[in-house]
Formats: sequence, C-alpha cells, structure tokens
Amino acid sequence: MSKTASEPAGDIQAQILDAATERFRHYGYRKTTMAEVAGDCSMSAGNLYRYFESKSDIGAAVSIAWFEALHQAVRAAIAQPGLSPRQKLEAYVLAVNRFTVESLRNTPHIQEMVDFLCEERRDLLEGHLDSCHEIVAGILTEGVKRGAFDIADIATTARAVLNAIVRFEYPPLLALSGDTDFEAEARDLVSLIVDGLRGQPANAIS
Amino acid sequence: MSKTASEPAGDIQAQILDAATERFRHYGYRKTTMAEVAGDCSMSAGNLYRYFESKSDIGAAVSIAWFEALHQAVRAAIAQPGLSPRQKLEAYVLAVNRFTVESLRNTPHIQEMVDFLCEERRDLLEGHLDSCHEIVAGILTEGVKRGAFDIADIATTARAVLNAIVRFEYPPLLALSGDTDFEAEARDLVSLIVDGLRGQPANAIS
DNA sequence: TAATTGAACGAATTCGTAATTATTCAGGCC
DNA sequence: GGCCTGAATAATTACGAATTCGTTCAATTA
Repeated sequence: MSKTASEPAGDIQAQILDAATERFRHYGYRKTTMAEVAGDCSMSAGNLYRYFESKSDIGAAVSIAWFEALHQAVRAAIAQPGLSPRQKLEAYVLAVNRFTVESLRNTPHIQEMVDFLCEERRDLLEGHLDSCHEIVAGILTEGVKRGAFDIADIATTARAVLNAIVRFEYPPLLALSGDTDFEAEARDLVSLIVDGLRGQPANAIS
Repeated sequence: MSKTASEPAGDIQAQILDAATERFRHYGYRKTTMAEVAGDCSMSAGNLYRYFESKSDIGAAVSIAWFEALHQAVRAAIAQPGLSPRQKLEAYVLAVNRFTVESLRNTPHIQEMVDFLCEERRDLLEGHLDSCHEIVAGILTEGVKRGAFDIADIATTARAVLNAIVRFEYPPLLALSGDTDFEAEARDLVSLIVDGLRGQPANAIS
C-alpha cells in the first residue's frame, strides 16, 4: 500500500525494523513471529529474507539501534556546556541509568532482549561495552587535560569505572531492587570514584 | 542406621542439611526431592517436616550456611596482621570474588540457588547485604581512625563501595564473562576507589 | 509420649504429540 | 530481470494427560 516504485530499499529495511521494534516492545522477542512482522509491512514472511538474513539479525539490528539511542542520549548529556569533568562523569552515569530504567519501565519485555543478546549475540554486548569504554575514556582524558583528574593509565581506569557502575546499568540488577533511589546512590558512587576514600587533596582543582 | 537413642535432635537437623547441601550441589535445588534427602538420612519424606517447615526452609538454611562460610572466609582474609586499611579493602574484594568464583566452579547449579533466593527469599539476600555493609563499614571506620581514609558518612560510603564491587560478587555477572582476569580488575577497582580520579594527596598516609 | 511412617491430595512438573515457526526455494508478477 | 508469493521442511514451541512432588495427618512403632 505504501510502497512505490521510487521507494529505496533502505526504507523497507527501516520499516521492517520499526515493525519489529514495536512487536518486540509489546510481545517480546520470542513471541513475535516473522509472519507478524511481515504482515505489519504488508509482505510475506519469506520476503523478509530479502532484507535480513534471519530473525536473529533483526533482533540484532533492533538492539544496535537501542544501543545507539543510548549512546546518543549519553553524549547529549555530557556535551552540555559548562560541565566540569566530574560533572560529566556524573552526567554519564545518571544518563545511562535513567535511559535504562526508563526502557525497563516502558518496555516490559526488555529482559528477554537482554537474554537474547547474552545467548545469541554476545559480540553486540562487547561492542556496546567498547563504545562505553570509549566515552568514559574521553571524559577521563579531558579531565586529565583540564587538571581535574590524575590518571596513569586511561584505558585501565576507564575499565575500572565501567566495572564500578555496572550496578546502575545492568537491567537484571536494576529490576532486582525496584524501589531503590538509584539517582542518589549513583551520585554517591561518583563522589566515591572521583574523590576516593583518602579524601580530596587540599589544592585540588575541581 | 546411624541414629542412636542418645543422638540429639540438632544432629539430625545438621544431617538433613548436609544431605540437602550435597544434593543441591550436584543436582540443583529444583531437581532434588524431599524423598531423596529423606532417603539419604534413612527416614521418610514426611518426617523431614519434624525438623524443617518446608523445602524452602531447607534451601534457606543451606543458603545461610553458605553466606556464613563466605563471611568467615572474608573476615579471615581481612584479619591478617599488618594489613593497611587499603590492603584490607583489597583483601575484602578479592576474598569475596575468590569465594564466589570458586563456588561457581565446583557447584554448577549455584545459579539456580541464586534464582531461588531472588524469587522466594529475598530477605536473606538483604540480610547478607547488611552483613557485607557491616564488614565494609568496619574497614572504613578503622581506616578513618588510622588516618588512611577521609570519609564524611561511613554508612553512605560503605553502600557506595558495595555498589561499586557488585561486578565481582554477583554470580550471574561472573558467569557472563568467564575468562576475565577478575583479580587484576578487582585490584584496579580498589585502587580507583581508594585513590579516586583526582589522584592521591601528596601528604597521604598510606 | 515422642518419633516415625505411609497413604492421600492439591500443585507442580514431565513428556509425548500436535501445531507453529523460521527458513528455503521453485515459481508468478510487474 | 528485480520483487514477491506461497507451499514445503526441519526445528521449535505449545498443550494436555500422566506422573511426580511437596505437604498433611491419622495410624503405627518403640
């Protein structure tokens, strides 16, 4: 109905992803069938294979889009003008936490997507972690340049930071304790990471 | 066969827990039946209910014993003479991580026990977290007294530390990335927590 | 009396089978 | 020729009967 001769193939891919995303949202990954997604796009199930190699690939593409939306939200949060390195780190943690909690709220079956990724597409998770590592390393590098941080090995420290904040971004852990005030705890954690247990140097440049 | 007239009831409870622990270890919580545990103790299934109110209670008792073994191992690790507060914190994280990874290794069905706790006995998990909080708070308090740490609110900071090290003690996360060198990453994390991103003060007492 | 058993019963689990599903591909449509 | 369909196939899932399990309790033992 909506397809014309001039419609590029990329739009059909996008249409498929939109339909699949909506289905995954409401009914979960396992319970949406290729026939349903195809029906939403007014085509046959077999024809989906002209645009994606498998259902698993569609799930992967949807997940990648989710990761990219997360990264975009995070980059927007830390790109606000006038933020100190410390505030950028806090903005990063809060943005990741907020985005994930929000997704958890309005996408009841997101846990199933996480399971799908863990079982079938662990490489995507690792790619996402690499992106996170890159963003955090950027914050740390800027902090060192501005004199706010004193870090020997940026890559190692960035990994340690990511390990420390897993509590606030891993969906199963967030779902486990639903009534916690994550924002306050996340702020406390950032304070700990920035200042350390030894306390701040007297001549520190914040 | 092993029961005599002089055997106190407490020993029978312990015998039941031993049998249940072994069954849970090898076959998991769900797949061990009350009849099997009873058979191991040379009694009928119905008679188990003279010593425990339910199978869930047996699972709880086994879990509590596991938590107590963990706490004992941890307290032993941080009680070594001559450790600085920083070394105690590192010893704590490494001990928890080692104990959990070890349990994960020689108890293939421990994940199922975690699920059981999350679903039916979340209060036990919270109790365990309280114990951990107490231990960490003790380390921090001693560190403040010795001048190694500078902490405004011990309880809040202890919670932040526990949040930061979840990566190294939550079994599902440990199982997710099996080939990681947790010890090295745990050390890096402790360094981050102690020194902070700002670096150490020039006049710090380590 | 105190400890134990084994039958009994609702709830949960297993298991074999029927029905769906993902995926392929030989053809039809424009 | 590029795009699409719909039947065919192997694998997965859903469903219900049959079994097993957790739990209780009257009866038995010692």
